[in-house]
Formats: sequence, C-alpha cells, structure tokens
Amino acid sequence: MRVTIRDVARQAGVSPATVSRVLNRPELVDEQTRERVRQAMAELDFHPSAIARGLSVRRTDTIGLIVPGITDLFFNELYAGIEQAAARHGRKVLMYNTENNAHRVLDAFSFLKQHEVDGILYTSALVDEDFDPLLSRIGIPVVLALTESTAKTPLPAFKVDERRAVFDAIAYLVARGHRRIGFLGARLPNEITGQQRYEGYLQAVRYFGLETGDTFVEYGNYRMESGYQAMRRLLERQSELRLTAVAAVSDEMAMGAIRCLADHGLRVPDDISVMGFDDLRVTAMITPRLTTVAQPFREIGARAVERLVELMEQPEMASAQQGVYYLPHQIVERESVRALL
Amino acid sequence: MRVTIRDVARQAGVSPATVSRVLNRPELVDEQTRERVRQAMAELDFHPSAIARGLSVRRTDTIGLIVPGITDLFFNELYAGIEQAAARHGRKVLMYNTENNAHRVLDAFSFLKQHEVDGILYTSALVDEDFDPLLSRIGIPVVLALTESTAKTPLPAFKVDERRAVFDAIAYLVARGHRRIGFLGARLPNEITGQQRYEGYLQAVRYFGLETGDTFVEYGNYRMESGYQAMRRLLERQSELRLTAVAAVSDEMAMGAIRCLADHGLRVPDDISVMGFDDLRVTAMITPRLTTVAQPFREIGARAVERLVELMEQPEMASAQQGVYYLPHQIVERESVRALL
DNA sequence: TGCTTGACTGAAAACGATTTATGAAACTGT
DNA sequence: ACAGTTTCATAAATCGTTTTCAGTCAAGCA
Repeated sequence: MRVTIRDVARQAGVSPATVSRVLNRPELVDEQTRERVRQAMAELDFHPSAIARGLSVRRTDTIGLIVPGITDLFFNELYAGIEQAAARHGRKVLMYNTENNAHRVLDAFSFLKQHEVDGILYTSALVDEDFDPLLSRIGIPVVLALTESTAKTPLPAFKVDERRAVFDAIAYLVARGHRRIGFLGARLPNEITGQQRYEGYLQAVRYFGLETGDTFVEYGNYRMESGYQAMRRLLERQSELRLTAVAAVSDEMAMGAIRCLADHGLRVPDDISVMGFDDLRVTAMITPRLTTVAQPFREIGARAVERLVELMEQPEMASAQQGVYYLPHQIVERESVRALL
Repeated sequence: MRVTIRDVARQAGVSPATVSRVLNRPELVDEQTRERVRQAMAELDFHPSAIARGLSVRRTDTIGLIVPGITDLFFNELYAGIEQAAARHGRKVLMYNTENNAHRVLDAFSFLKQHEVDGILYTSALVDEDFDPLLSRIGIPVVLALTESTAKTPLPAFKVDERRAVFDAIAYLVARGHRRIGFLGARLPNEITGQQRYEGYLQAVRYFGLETGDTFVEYGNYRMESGYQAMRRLLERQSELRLTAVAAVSDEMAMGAIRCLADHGLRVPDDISVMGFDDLRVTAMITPRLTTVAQPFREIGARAVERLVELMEQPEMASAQQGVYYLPHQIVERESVRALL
C-alpha cells in the first residue's frame, strides 16, 4: 500500500540504505545515484515515514505543549510565538489541552511520553504534590511559560514578574490621582499566577498607603463573563467603596468590567477608570481603548522553546540556568484610565 | 534507557506478547497474569510507545489539521470544536499552519503524510491547479471545513451557506430601512469564501434594488486592522455614498470599522449601523454590542471531524455523501444596528 | 484411559526507517 | 603491476510494538 524506502530503492536500482542516505546525508552519495533516487521518489510520490524514522533514531523532533485551555484570547499570541520558534528550530509541536482540569495534568505527561516528544513546554496550572515525583522520572527536559515552579526541583520558567507588573499598574493609577482602586483578581485551583498578581496589588496598597481592604477585591477566572460578574459584585458596594478605578488581572476581565459598568450607566473612564492586563490585540480597537499592562506573549513563547531546544540538544546542561527568567512587561497607555484632578 | 514492553515482560515474568495483550485485549489474558503485568508497568513507569505502535498497526489515530493561521479570533472556537470531537472519538490532532501562504499547502499535505495521519481536515485556502493531482494520490480521507472544494473531485465540506448568510444580513438591514449599505469584503489569494460573501451582497443589492455600485465596497483580509482601513476608504467617499449602514465579512473587520467610525466622530449605531459576521465571543461585550450573523464554529468543527472519522473507519464509503453540507447561520441582534424611521 | 475442547501464553515475523560493519571499485603514487 | 587510499554502496541488525500461528495444559466427556 504505502510507498516505502524499499520501493524507491527498487525503482532506482539501489539499496534501501542508499535511499536513506540521500534523505539524510546526501553528500555521501554519488551525484548520479542521488539524482536517480530523487527521481524515483518523485515518481512514486514517496514520503518518508516520520514514525518509522522516529522509532529508529529515537527522536521525534517534537515539542510537547501542555496548555490549560485554548479559548482564552491570549492563547493565540502565545501559541504563535511557540509555533514559530519551534519551526525555526525544525521542531513540530504536539499540543495537549488540560482544560483547566488539574488531574488531566498527569494524563498530559503520560500522553506526551507515549508520543515520545523530545521536550515539554508547560503552561498549565501546577499540581504541587504530584509534580515532583513526575519530574524525577520524566527523562526529558521540561520548561515553563507563563507560570513558575513551586516544586522542589526548580524548572526554567519564562514569564513576566507578576507582582511587579500589577504593582506598576496600581502605581500608574496612583500617579494619576486614584486612591480607591478595586481589584478584579482570579483564583483557579492550583494556579499560582492569580495569587502572585493579588500580592502585587497588596504590595502597592501598602506601599502607597491606600485606604483599601479586602472588600475592594473580587475574583473571577480570567474570562470576560467572570469579569462582568466580579465587577457587578464590586458595584453592589460602590456607595461604600467609592471606587474611582479598577485593575483587572486580564484584559478579558477588564472588558467584562467595562461592559458591566456601561450596563449600570457608568462611563469609562469618566466615571471609573479601568486597567487591563495582557494587551490583547483586540483591546486597541474597542471603545474605550484599553489601558493595560502588556505581556510579551510571543517572546515568552519563543524564549521558552529556545531554552527547551537547548536542553534537548545538550541534556547535560539541564542543571544550569534553572529558575525564573522575567521578561519585561510594559504599561500601554490608552483611553480607559482618566487622570483625576 | 526507555522502558519497553520487554522490560515489563521480564519484570512480570511473561512474554512481550502478553504485555501487549494486556494493553490491547486485556480480556484475553488471565486475571492473575494481567494484574502482575499491570503492577510491573506501574513499578517501571511504563508508557507504551505510540510511535512503535503506529508503525506496527499502520494507524496513528491522528487527524491532520490544516489551518490558514492561528491568530484570527475565530480560530479558537473552531479548534475547540475540532479538538473536543476528536477526543470524543479517541483521535489526536496534529496541526499544520499554512499562514495564508498558498504554496505551503503542498508542504502541509506532505508533512501530514509523513506523519501518517489517518485523515485530513482542511480549513485553509485552496490552490486549484495543484489540488486535484494532490487528492488523487493522497490515499487518506480529506474533509473540508469553512471552505469548499472547487476541484473536480468534490470533497465533503461543512460550512454555512456564505451567500445566503450575507444575503440575510443585508436583508436584515433593509428590513430596518437601510438602503445605502456599504460592504467590507475580503480578498485573499485562492480564497473562495470572500468571493461568495461578496456574491451574497450583490444578490441582495439586486433583489432589493439598492442604489449601490462597486464604490460601496472595500476589501480587507478579515482582520481588524484591515477593517479599519477599508472603513476609512469608504468614509473618504461618504459625502457621495451617504451610507447609513455597513456590513462586514467578519466581526474583526466590523470592530475595526467601528473604531474607525469613532475616530471620525461617527457614532454606532446612531450615525451608521454596523453588522458583523462570525459572532465571536468578544462581540457580546464590546460597546456597542455587535449585531452579527453567527457561524456555528464549534459545530462545524465537530461535524467535520465526525465525518472524517466515519471515512477513516469505512474507507469504502468515500464516494458517498460528498459535497457541501450547510450548517445553519443565525442573525444575532444586538446594538450596532439601528432601525431607520 | 484417551480425545476433544477451550483458555492462556509464547516465538517470531512484520511495520519502515537508520546505521554499522563490510566490501567492491576506482583512483593514487611508486 | 601493486599496495594503499578513497569513494560509494550493500547487508543486516535495530528501534518497540502488534499479531499470527502454534503449542501447553487442564478440564470435560465417553
């Protein structure tokens, strides 16, 4: 059925080994023979089986990617960065989606091991208890993006400094006269980022001496709908809170918040300022354009795969340069924040 | 290095064949032995190599997915539908991104053949000349989603009736008193959808006798930025056009258009109505909420993989039920269209 | 007792590539 | 003409599974 290397060999009047060589080390075979083989390949429409090759060389040139979901709007940019960098290094990517389900993380690793990926890029939530034993037997490099390791074995990680990023966001608001600032946080099981962003908020509150308690924060799950709901809960206490601004942990939640505000007859930024997080492509188009702290998704993805490729090529380097590498975030000023006074 | 079926066999004191059997046909092996083998697998942290298995059974349970890009906002929903349906049928998906580059289509097929996917789900642009010879040798089922075949060999396709969908959109506007309706179209090389949507617009123009010429249409590439630019070009002629409404071929372009309108001091829908296409999740949140024609992305993806799985399991059925299957679109009324009069 | 049957298990041959020895020519320089 | 290199090509083992075929063993039956 399938055209194999033997078929090509027969057609070209050479041995399978020679065909294999024109595939992998063409310089080792005589030009005439090489051409004859190439011709045979074309005639037969031969496609070498990556599967057979993988079995033979015990390497698939594939990166396993574990993601928590694919319908979040930031996913596209992250994935684009990953895919391009992978392609640049001649690697494919095999994706596994845990759908924010902590116990699918085990499945994910198992799945990727079965498929013999050469390394794993992990962007999902962490499951502390299980993670350490998992990593000790994993046998292939693992690097993190958008998250960091709480496990004893630290892993290379690429992300922004979450605490500092939201601290900066709050500082930006404070610099514009805001002191009653709500926070739209996020809490997901086994997810660390939401916690860190909350800490950034707290640090800023303390640093600037804001009159702000836990009543100023409501939680969601990063998605628009949850931003809407969280904002609604904040608004129920607005007479007491007297918020002039609100900072969200994601652009999606910020957009939900803006929608909620509009539905309650409040204008952004005239009545309340809103600050996002991520800098999704869409946020430059909406009304009002969203002021937000930009995360370099593409670069995060790219750097993570580059590190991964290094480790795949030099496994002995595994212990060097572990730990978190912070990529710079950046506040992008648009229209959703008003300067008071 | 890697734990193989032989290692497990040795550990459990059985033959490799038996281990393979507990993996694939556990009912064929004695309960005691089965348990012993399972235990050995757990102790050794054994993960059967999908690659070796694939080589042996000549089937990878994988669907190859060809997409034109991943940064368009509709991608997420489509992919979610595909992935879930694939998982439901025990299939993985291997994605290849042509990045809207027509000559990468050949690469895509070659890549997927190398990886021995059992079927191909194609959502990219079509390259007429090359497509027919390609399909005749492909040897595995191919189904289309979001596009349709212009080739002589018709392929199963799942999509909305593009012409009818935009016809309905225009009809919706006409029913609300609009007669000077601009059209934000899309033209991409080898892409058929944009053409079909334009035809839908034309049909509506004729059907309703709208006073509308080619000056009422401007083209983009489905993305927000291009929608902005296309709208800007339309606006340059607004004194002559006197548009009261504009229909776009994508929500992204509609969003760009709204932004452009706002930047020119025009309000939506008060001054000009805007109609989108796709029903992206985000369009229910923005201001104004976008009135649009909804495409059932998830279902399109799901139906396409289900058809594909059928064909993979019954290759002889290949000739039955070819051609385009239209899934219903639906106008979702929100705020961006105003009724005149 | 001897024979049939059924339930389990094992040996070995694929699957389609790569790669290591090994060997045959063809080319050196004397 | 001959040994010593190079250059090019092949045979055969290997990667980790699946699966066919055959074989063992115990139970059931007459």
